[in-house]
Amino acid sequence: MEAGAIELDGLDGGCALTATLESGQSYLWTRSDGLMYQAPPTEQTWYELAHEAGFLRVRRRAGRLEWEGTGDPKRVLMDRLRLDDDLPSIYAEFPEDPMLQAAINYVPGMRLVRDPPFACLISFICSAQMRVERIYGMQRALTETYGTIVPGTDAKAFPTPEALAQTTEADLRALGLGYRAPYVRETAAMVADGTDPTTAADMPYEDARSYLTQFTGVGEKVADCVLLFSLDHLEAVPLDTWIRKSIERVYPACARDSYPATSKAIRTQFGGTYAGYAQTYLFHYLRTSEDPW
DNA sequence: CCCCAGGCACCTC
DNA sequence: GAGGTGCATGGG
Repeated sequence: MEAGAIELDGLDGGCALTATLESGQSYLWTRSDGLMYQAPPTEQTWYELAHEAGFLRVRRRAGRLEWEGTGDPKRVLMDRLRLDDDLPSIYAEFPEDPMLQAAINYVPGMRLVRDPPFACLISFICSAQMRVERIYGMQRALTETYGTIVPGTDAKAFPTPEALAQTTEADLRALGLGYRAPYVRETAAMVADGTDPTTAADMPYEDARSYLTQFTGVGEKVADCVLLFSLDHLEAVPLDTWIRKSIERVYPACARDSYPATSKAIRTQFGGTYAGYAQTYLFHYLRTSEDPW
């Protein structure tokens, strides 16, 4: 096992770890105290990730980011938490905007995640009409039941497309997925048969969004989530219920009669290139703050 | 009992 | 393409 620590200056140690991993972006991490989405962590609490090539755990302690694990853990850490993103430069692209500024001040240093495409796709198919805490529970259930054992550990990584393709709709309904069960199974089968969501990473943004909607259970909103949280399309702005409400109240000029048109308007409003970062700060702020706008 | 949750598939027109 | 409807499940 390797171990180390990263010094990160400014912006809440350069990585608001709890906000990044408990803001409904990734559903693949667990906590050593088992209290994900239930209670704040302490300096002893590890965030843990089992993946196909090993495991990684990380915690923020004494102003540093401590990590340990197997399977090139530092590289995985940098990749999954986008630690190479230059946050001050990203903030500088945002408009002068009181609500957006309040959202950044709420969790300065929060980062986007970079999840593997298949796991991200399934996670957000499950997100339809569902609270963040329950989406998390579904992904835990899928992993515990159909996941892959990480060699040398008792931890399980998110299931492969093949593993989920071999389930039945009834199997997945038994895990509480409800009407999302057939969507998950069919999309897993499509990926197992060779339709690769990663292809969208190299396409122009709007083409990429359209491409992802070929998967069952994936509409424009879920496609935007996968583009933003997995495929490096940082301009993607998922138009969920929270963001739609804020558009009505704060950016009424951006409201249009279709998803693509509203998307384009709000992406422009949020400065284009990193509009998805702005969306994610707003989402977390609106969803969890005691007194949002 | 009601309503709602990081929407989507399917059906009309 | 735009607009309505049904959909599983758990929590307030």
